[in-house]
Amino acid sequence: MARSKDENKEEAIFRATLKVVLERGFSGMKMSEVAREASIATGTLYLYFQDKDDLINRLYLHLKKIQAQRYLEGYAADAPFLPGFRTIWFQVFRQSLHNPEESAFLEQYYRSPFLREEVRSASRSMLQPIYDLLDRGKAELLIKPIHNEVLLAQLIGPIHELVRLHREGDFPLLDEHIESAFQMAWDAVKA
Amino acid sequence: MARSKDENKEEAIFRATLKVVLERGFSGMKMSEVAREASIATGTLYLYFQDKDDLINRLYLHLKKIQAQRYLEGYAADAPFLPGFRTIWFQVFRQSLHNPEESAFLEQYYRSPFLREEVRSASRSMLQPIYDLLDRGKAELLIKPIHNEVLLAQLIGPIHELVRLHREGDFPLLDEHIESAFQMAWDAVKA
DNA sequence: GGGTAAAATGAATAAATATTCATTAATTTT
DNA sequence: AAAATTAATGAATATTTATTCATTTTACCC
Repeated sequence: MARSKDENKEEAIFRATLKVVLERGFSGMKMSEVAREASIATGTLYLYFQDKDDLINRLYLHLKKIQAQRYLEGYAADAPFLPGFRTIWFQVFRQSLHNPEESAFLEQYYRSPFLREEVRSASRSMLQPIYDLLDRGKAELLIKPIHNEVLLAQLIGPIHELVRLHREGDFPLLDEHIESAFQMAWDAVKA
Repeated sequence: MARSKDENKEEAIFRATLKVVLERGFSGMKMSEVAREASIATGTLYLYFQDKDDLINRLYLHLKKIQAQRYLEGYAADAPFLPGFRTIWFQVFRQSLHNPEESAFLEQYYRSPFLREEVRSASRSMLQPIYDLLDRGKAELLIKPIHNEVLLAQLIGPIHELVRLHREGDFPLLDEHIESAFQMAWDAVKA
C-alpha cells in the first residue's frame, strides 16, 4: 500500500543521540543536532519518538538492556562460584571500558530530570542474576555474609571509578592494573 | 562612597543554585529559578556572576574545595598509617552520605558541557594528601604495591556507589553495613 | 507507469529561558 | 539632609531550541 518505515532508523537515531549526549552533555543535547547526526530531518525524529523525553527514556532502556546482557555474557549460572564471579567481574569491566559512552549515558540518566521511576525499577531487575550469584557465594561460605547491595557497591564502584579516572585523568590502564583491581575486588569480598 | 555588596549574597546564590540543580537536574537549572530561590532579582545574579557558565564553574570550585577540606578533616599526616587511612575513609564516607547534593553536583559537573580543563586539574590537586598517604602505606609495606589511581578507585568507588544505591534503591544503611564496607576496603588494599 | 498512502522534509512557529538595561532603592560621604 | 554612587530590580529583549505542519519524496500495489 505504501512505503514502510526504515527498520534501521530507530537504531540510527539511538546512536546519534548517544553521540550527541556524549559530546555536548545531557543538557546540550539538541533535537536538531541529533537529527543532523543521524542524517535525517528534525521532523523525522518525531515520527519515531513522541518527544525528547520519550527519546531519552527509550534510549536508556535500550542501552540498559544491552549492558545487562553484556554483563552476563559467557556466564553460566551453574558454574563453580569463583569462575562465575571472575567472569562477571571482567565482563562488567570490559563493558565499562569499551563502551564508556554507554556507561556515561546510563550514569547521567540517573541524575537527569528525565528519569522515570518505572524505568529505573525495570533496569534494576535486570541485574537479578548477579544478586543470585552473590547469594550462592554466601551460602557456600566463600564470600563475606554482607548485604547484597553493599557487596554490589564494592564490586561495581571501583570499576566505574577506575575507568572514569582512566578516561579523565589520562593514566594508562595496563593489564597489570586490571589484574590488581580484580585481585582487590576478590580480597574485598572473599570470606 | 556608596552601598557595598552583601557579603552573604554569593553564598546564598551558591546554595540556591545547588538546590535548583539538584531538583531540576543540570539541564533544568534556570537562572530565574535560582534567583527566586535566592530571593533576589534575576538581574542581580549578573552582578555577582558573569553568566550561567561562570556561576556553575565557580560553584564547582567552591564545593570541591569544601569537599577536599572535609576529606582531610581530623587527619594528621604524621599519625600512624592505619588510623590515618581509617580517618580519611570515614570522612569520605560521611561527606558522601551527609552531603549527597554536593556530591551529586560534583559528579554531574564532570559530564556536563560546562566542564573546563583548568578547573578539573585544579580540583585534582586538592587530593594530593591522599596520594601522599597511599605512597607512605606502600613504603611501609602495609598496602599493596599498586598504582595510586587504581588504589584510589578502589577506595572511593564503593563509597560513591554505596551511597548512591542507598539513596536510590531505598535500602537502609546501617552502621553494620558501613563497618562491613570499611572492612572490605581495607581487605582490598592491605598487603 | 499511474495512483496512493505513508515516510520524510525543513522552514516556520511556539516555548522556553538567558541576558540586558532603564529605573528604583539603599547606603555612604560631605 | 542632599548629593553621589553603587546595588538591586524585573519587565523587556534576544536567543536558543523543541515541536509542528504544509509540502515533497518514496515505496508499494494494481
